[in-house]
Amino acid sequence: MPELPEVETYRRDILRHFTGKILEHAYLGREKSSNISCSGFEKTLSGKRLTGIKRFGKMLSFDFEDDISALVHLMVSGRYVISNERKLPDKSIQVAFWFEGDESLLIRYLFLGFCRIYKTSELERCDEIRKLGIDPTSLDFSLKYFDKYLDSKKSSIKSLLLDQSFLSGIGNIYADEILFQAGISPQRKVSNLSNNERSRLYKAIIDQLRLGLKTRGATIQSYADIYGNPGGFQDNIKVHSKMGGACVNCKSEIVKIRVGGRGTYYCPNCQK
DNA sequence: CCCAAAGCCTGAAGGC
DNA sequence: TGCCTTCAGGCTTTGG
Ligand SMILES: [Zn+2]
Repeated sequence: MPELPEVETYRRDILRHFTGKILEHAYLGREKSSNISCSGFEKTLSGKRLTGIKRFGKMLSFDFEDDISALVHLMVSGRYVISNERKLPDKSIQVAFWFEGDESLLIRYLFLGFCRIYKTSELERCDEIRKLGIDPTSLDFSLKYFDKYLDSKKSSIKSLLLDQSFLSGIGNIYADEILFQAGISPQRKVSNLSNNERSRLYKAIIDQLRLGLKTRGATIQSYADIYGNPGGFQDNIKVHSKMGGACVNCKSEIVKIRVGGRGTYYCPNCQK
C-alpha cells in the first residue's frame, strides 16, 4: 500500500524525470477514475508543461502551466511506472502521460484511486485536501500539537494514527510499526496514554516514516518504484503482516486482530 | 463462486 | 439534544 514514504519516493523520482517537460499527450482509460470525461482529460492536459509536483498526504498533485493540476490518489494498489514505449496502454493502465522525449509516466492498477483535474490556484480548497491534517514529516508536527490533539480524542490510538484529518500520510503498515516501536497496544484509548507513552509515540512516528523514506518504501505485496524496483522497509518490519511469527524482542507470537475495522498486527507481550 | 483485503467516503446507529 | 465515534456498505480488482 502506498503510504507517505512510498508516495514521497514516487514524487522525488518522477520530479527528476519530468519537471519542465511538456506533456505531449495525456490518456485516461476510465471515466470513473476522474472528475472529467476521458476526452476532456486529454484535451485539458495535452500540450501543457509540468511545472512541479506537490504531495498532500498520500496524494500527489501534478502541477501544469495555465493553472491546471492533476490530483492523484493511488489508494490501495495504484503504481506509477516509467516507460519508454509509446504504444497504446493495456487495460491495467488507467492513466498515461506521454512527455516530450522518450519517457512516459503510466499509472497502473488504480482500482479505487483517482486522477482528478483542478485549478492549481484552487487546489487547497478542494475537499480531498481540505480534510487533511498536518504532515507528520513537516516541521509543523510538534510534540505540543500531538499532545493537544490527543487530549481531545476518545478513540483507539490505532484508529487515530490512520485518521487522515489528524496526520496525513500514515497507513496500515506504518501505523502497526509505529505502535510496536512505541511499545503501545493498538487498542489503547488515547485519553489514557501517559506523557511518557505520548512522547514515545511521537518519536516512533518520526522514526518510522524517516526510515521508510530512507529505504524507499515497503514492498509487502505489490509496491515497486517507477523503475519496478522494490523498496527496503519490509526488511525492518517487525509486526505488520507477520501473524504467527515470533516477536524479534521477546519471541512471543505476533497476533492479528481488528481495530477500527482494520487488520492490525502486534505483540501482546511488548505492546501494553 | 464467494469472500476478504486495501483506503476512504457516506450515512446510520450508538454512547455520554 | 448534540457531539463524537464506530460500524456497515459501496467502490474495484485480485487471490485464496
Ligand atoms: Zn514482543
